[in-house]
Amino acid sequence: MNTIRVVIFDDSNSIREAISLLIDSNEEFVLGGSYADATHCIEVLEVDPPDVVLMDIDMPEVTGIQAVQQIHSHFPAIPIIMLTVFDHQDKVFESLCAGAVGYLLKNTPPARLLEAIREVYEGGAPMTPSIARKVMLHFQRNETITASEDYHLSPREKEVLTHLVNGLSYKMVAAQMGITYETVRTHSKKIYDKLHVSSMTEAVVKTINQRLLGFL
Amino acid sequence: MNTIRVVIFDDSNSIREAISLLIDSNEEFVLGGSYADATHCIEVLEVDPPDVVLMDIDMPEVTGIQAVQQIHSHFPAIPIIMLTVFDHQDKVFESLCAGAVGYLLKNTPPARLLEAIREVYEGGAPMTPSIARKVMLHFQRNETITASEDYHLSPREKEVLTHLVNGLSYKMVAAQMGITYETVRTHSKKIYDKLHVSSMTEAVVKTINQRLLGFL
DNA sequence: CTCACTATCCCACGATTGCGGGATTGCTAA
DNA sequence: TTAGCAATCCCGCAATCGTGGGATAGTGAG
Repeated sequence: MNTIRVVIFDDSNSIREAISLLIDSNEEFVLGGSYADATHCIEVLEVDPPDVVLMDIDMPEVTGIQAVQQIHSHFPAIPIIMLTVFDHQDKVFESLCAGAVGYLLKNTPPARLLEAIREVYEGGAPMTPSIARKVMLHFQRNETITASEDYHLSPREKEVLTHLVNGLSYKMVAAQMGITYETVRTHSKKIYDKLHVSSMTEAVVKTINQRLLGFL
Repeated sequence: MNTIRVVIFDDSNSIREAISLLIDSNEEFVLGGSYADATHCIEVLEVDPPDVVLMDIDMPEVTGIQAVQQIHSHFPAIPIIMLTVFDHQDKVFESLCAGAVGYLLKNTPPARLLEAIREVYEGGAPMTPSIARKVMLHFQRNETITASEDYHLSPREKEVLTHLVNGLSYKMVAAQMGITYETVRTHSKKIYDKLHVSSMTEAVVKTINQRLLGFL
């Protein structure tokens, strides 16, 4: 089994030391460096890229999220685990969007932390259960709306709407569908009627936001 | 500690029996029922709502995903764990959007399955590592687009665009912002220029899809 | 002090869209 | 069979939108 090189960014000395000790105490892991701030994270990682990065989310100078963005864009292959004391919703998603693959609270037991490092190294995405649930809910957010509201568009109307959502004009839709301009107008009228809107833009926005056409 | 009532939907007799045994063998859990198809899942659950539902994703008649939708809309409080042999990307996200909070492969070891049931019951979202990574990547893939393309809209232009995305017409935007109709037109012209589009609809679609305004 | 940029306003022309009709065909369920 | 619905086509009118001009004023960098 390969040893896993780990680099830490955290402004708390005690936490840095604790994790350093934890990592050095286990043959499976090697500490590739530990830093109190992420200002030169790119230069640091360039010298000797680690297998996994542990990143504190709250740091002075360069925040953990900014650091993640930089690291992820320079070294997309290096997985990053965020560490935090709070599981504030916004920070979670900012981090994930920035490129982090794991998100752990700092009260995570040491054994679980090591397990998490192993997990990202092997292509997983460790999260505390509460974080995982937040992520899941993110997918469901509009589902109730979508399910409850049914505008029962006809198949043909959905087809027209799809083209409109793709930014086509009536003319272009007509050409695309092999029907007349007038027919497209008629379909559109009914679509606007059914969606309770009065412009193409409103229809498109509603369609996308409520995922009326299933894709995305 | 409360016992956790579990209901199973799975068309495979052997799996149903295996899980039934597993659940009954542990005092912490109680089997609330096991069914080979989900055709009457709502009626079944209405009689005596369980704490957790295990749902096979591939079933005849009513698919697991359809069942999840029904259950989730009737009993939003009951957490559902999907079980599957394959971790095909599409099915994962369909399930999550439909309302499942956990997603496990069927080769999950029994101990982990029980742990997962406990986890959803306590507000977590258990997933196999490979699934978790897929979910994470979903958040990241759009970020690169957003970061790479910068149309450097002026603050005022962004403001106008925001209103357009909300479905307002030029007139309404003018009223809303306390400026002239003509000014809105001018701003729009520049916006379309910068976004390389030639209609309000295209601009709105591009704005939403590439998350140019940060929200959502 | 220019130069560039932003924000504001104005006009005119043509294209597109929204809305109000009306009409024919074909299919299906009552 | 009759009624309803989806899909197709047509017309006209008013409103809105897209485009190409032009104009003024403030701000900040050089």
